[in-house]
Amino acid sequence: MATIDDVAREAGVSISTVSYALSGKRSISPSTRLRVEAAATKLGYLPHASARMLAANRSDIIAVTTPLHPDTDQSAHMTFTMEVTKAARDVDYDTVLLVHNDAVEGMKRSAATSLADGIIVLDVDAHDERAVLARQLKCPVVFIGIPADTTGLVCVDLDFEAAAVMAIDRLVAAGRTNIALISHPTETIDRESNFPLRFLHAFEGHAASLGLDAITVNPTEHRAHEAIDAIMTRMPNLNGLVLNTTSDIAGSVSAALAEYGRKVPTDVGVIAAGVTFSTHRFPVPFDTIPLDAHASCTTAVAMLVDLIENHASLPERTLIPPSYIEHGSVTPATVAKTSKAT
Amino acid sequence: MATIDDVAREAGVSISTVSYALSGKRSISPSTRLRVEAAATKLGYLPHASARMLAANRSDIIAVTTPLHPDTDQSAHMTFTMEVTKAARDVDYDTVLLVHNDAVEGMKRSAATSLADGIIVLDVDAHDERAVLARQLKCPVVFIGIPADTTGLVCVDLDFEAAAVMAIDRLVAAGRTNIALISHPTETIDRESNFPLRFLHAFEGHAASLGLDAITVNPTEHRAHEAIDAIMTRMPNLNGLVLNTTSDIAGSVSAALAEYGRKVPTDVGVIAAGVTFSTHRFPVPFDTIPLDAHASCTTAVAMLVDLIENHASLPERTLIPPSYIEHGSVTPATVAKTSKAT
DNA sequence: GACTGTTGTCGAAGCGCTTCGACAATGTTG
DNA sequence: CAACATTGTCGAAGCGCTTCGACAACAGTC
Repeated sequence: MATIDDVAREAGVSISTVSYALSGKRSISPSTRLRVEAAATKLGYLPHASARMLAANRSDIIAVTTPLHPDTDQSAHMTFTMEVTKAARDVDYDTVLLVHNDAVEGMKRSAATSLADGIIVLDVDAHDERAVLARQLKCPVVFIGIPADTTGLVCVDLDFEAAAVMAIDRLVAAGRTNIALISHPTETIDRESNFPLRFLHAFEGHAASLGLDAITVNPTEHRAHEAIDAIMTRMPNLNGLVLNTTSDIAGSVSAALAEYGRKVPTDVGVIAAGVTFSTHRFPVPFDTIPLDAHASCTTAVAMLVDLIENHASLPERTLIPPSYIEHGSVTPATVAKTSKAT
Repeated sequence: MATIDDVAREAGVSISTVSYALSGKRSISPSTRLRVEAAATKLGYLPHASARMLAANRSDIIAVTTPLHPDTDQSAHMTFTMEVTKAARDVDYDTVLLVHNDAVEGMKRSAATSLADGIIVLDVDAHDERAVLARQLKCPVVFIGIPADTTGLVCVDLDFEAAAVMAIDRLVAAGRTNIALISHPTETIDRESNFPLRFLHAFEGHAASLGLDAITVNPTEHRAHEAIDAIMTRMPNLNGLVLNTTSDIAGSVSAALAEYGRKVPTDVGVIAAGVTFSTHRFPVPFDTIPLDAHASCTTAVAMLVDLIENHASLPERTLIPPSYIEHGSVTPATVAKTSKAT
């Protein structure tokens, strides 16, 4: 409730001196700065947000659009939203939330009213309407996720293509060449949420280039059994499995394989790739190539701030290299697994 | 980018007339209002957020503090955060997110800088430090959740006590009197997250008052098997089960019961109570007494706005009556279940 | 010691809006 | 038709801050 005038009076200086002393935007003698700081602390002074925004012509607020599709993975979104918020606070920005039925209108509004200095877009579809809008807004926008057409946009995401390649290469290196991918549920694919498609295409492409016999399934259920049934029918000698799917499905893979008498990792090596959840609570934890929300969000916020403060010109796509976390779910395939070695 | 001056010029009136015409705070002749509205639309005018905030001395922003404990149920929090945001937008407020490591500092800051007009507190512990802070802040605060001491606060939540009573009464009405409760994991209880405690105490109290033999378990795992083991050991004739627990645990209840040859609902009637998740994806969906995020958040936001705009004086506790959703998981107990009736 | 920097401080001009008081221009009342 | 309300509009005063230009005061320079 104390204003800059109170601080100025207390410190015996003018309000502009207070402003400069506190912001450091002009040199102020140490003695004066100390007096001003003491006065500010004593009075519990914090600049009035809207007054600062109006005068400085910046709000220090980032808007976050987080659509909620029916098939949205709530906890993944919470993770991303929170990571954006934390990353923003670390660089002294606050975040406002824009909900979906409101996503386009909200983006327009927060840009037009100067509520936000910039916008972060989450859960990007291949043909996202927010991409069209972003191109016409003068307000900086960063996408976490990659739409089909990135022209004129700034996008950050895990390198799903590299993650798919890494997953296959790991399995192959372990001598596991009968490989299947359980991808995301059909409803997510149908919506053209883009990252499952990117992963899937890279998976198929890399498998083909290695001459592998690899198959892919998109479940319709929220458990793995149906997908495993489909895989075991077509590939009874399965020995490597890649999961780029939901937590519920991944969590029931071990049980579904058990119904065929297959164990992880002895019979089937499993890698969860491009997923936000941790598998440490699963009956058997899986090696994971994580979709690291922290890395994506920190990068995205840093880029957005660069755009806001420096009008930087940034690449359309920034891909975060995948990393591999071992949990022992991929062991070398033994040639005759069922008969014990000497 | 158009300012109120541009609109005033376009409409041939003064800026105060524009302001009144658009806000409706003073009567303006229909012809003038129409002209102003046309001009505003033509120029795409929206008032500059911080200018409006500064002049009107209100930000139309609500802060939401959503702590993230290690055991936090991410998707429940996302649901609440989103519901608050939607409810706020419906009454023309935006929401800023305050993350936890920052919760107290963030509340102070958003109040002191007038960033937010009011604060919503989520995930309330029995002895929440934010309650102490709320009492000394002049900024209106509404809690979604009930701390141990509500003196001087405004709190909204599901009536967990009534929900526990309702769950027991339903089972008893179905002739099921050998009842157990699977509560939340010990780590959540240890943190003194308050609603599991409220449910648990009400459950035990009501069971005792009915003279029922009811038992309670707090799991340590993220699946039901351990809890079911404990229950079946102590109460082999179990025929009613109440779940006030996590989605993972509730989701594995049917499987855990199956290991004892018990089926839902024939052998054991099951009710999920005070939970945010839906059981419709479970192998057997359960009757549910939902913790309705929409209802809680809408009520909380309405009360907060009442506090902000009317300085209303509101009750310390507003309890939302529980509702019961049937999915067929509680059928009348037959006396001799295993032997078929004539 | 007259010249040109620095450095530290101040005053004042806004930022774009809301809102108060004033006041014509009407309408209403006895 | 005077006296009094009511209605519609305007001008101006801020809201609390940032930031620009001005300018003393003091240092270096040749």
